[in-house]
Amino acid sequence: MTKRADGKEKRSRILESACEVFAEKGYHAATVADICQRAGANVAAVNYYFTDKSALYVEAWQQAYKQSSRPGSPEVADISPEEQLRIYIHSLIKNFSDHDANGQFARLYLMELVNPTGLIHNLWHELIEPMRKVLLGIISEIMGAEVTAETVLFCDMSIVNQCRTLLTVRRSDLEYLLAQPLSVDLINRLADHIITFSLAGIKAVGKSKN
Amino acid sequence: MTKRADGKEKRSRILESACEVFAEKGYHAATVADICQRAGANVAAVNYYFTDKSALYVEAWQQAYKQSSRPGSPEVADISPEEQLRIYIHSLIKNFSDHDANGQFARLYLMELVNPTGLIHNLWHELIEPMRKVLLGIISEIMGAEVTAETVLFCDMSIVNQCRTLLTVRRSDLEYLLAQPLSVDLINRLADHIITFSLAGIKAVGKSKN
DNA sequence: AGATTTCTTAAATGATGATTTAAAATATTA
DNA sequence: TAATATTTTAAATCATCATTTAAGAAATCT
Repeated sequence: MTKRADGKEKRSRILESACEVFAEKGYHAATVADICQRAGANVAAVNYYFTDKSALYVEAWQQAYKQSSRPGSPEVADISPEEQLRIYIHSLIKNFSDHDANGQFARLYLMELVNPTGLIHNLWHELIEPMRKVLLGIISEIMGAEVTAETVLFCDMSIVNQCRTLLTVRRSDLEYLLAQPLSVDLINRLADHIITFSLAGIKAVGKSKN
Repeated sequence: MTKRADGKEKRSRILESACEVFAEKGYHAATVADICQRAGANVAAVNYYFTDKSALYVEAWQQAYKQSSRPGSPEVADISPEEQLRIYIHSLIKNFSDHDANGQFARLYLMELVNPTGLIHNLWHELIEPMRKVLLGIISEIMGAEVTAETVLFCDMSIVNQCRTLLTVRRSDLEYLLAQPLSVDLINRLADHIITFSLAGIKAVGKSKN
């Protein structure tokens, strides 16, 4: 006997709100009831479709990852590494400021970083490491070969953590600090700021290491 | 009848481990049982001394704040703002890498930022705002008067978030990434990196805005 | 339609963790 | 030391959630 047509709809609605709630509150503070409520589903559905809160969490991770548009290695060809960095930072900032699909994975990642559940140990290397490689490559190119892995890594951390501002600080707090609504324009200005700041930073660090 | 001499000892032991546990796991994931266990106290002691988990949390915040050595406004006098920034970043990094007293407040702050409990709304402005003012002042001085409040704020965010690397990433993960133990020396190199990176960043942003 | 399987639900059960209670232990003062 | 106040404890209670159950509703297939 085959599956029902409507079948997986509720399942995916649950998965969707799981992404939302876990991203917002982290694993512990999120409740199954909350997730199901948002999905318009009965709590038992979590067990039916996913067996567990923890299994749901893992699936939510994978789901959020799949849906996130990661800054891919920009087609090398004739683009200068500086330009690549610009593109990379812009896409990072765009992702991080997004509250759906894209932003969710980044938030899940941050929450796991800050208070690890230990549930996604396997995924970690598989998903995160390749993402890092891209930025590391770009930085290396900008700095030239003379420079140590440590220095490149420091620059990577400098850049990524600047961008994480948007994940760390609540929208309302950010708006309060900046005394203005979080418009697309503001986001773009922030991205440009980080680009200018970081390019100069990289150059300076590169120079001081030779 | 007066208080007992041994009285407040257990109380302060509980407060101490509350700082530890809350800093490590955040409000939700932390359990009263865990806190009391570490303090060698009975769970009921929390109620006796603090009435509540939530009240304990608030006190832990205040305690951690008091114990943290905040980067004070370096005595102005003849120190250049650049030098002030160096000192500031060093002390920030030192605090953030510390796992006792100092680091605890910074971690509590981060955890609250990332997933607010709403329990310390009052303290927020009172404690956090003054801290920010110092760095904002230094940056303003470096950039000169020509520059907008937004630009100064962006720089502030760039710097603080770079330093937050140490709060965000678990020690073991950091050691894995850097392929070396987290020595005092490494911390210092990181601080120096952030200083060089940020000074150049500030200058570049300042120039591009004139 | 009738048989079969998939979904959905309300309510029950269990587990974990916070909070309370009431009695026991320990210190202080006179 | 006796009287009194403070602190500590084990066990009970309560609340919140996660998880299971068992029965009903809705599709699908023959």
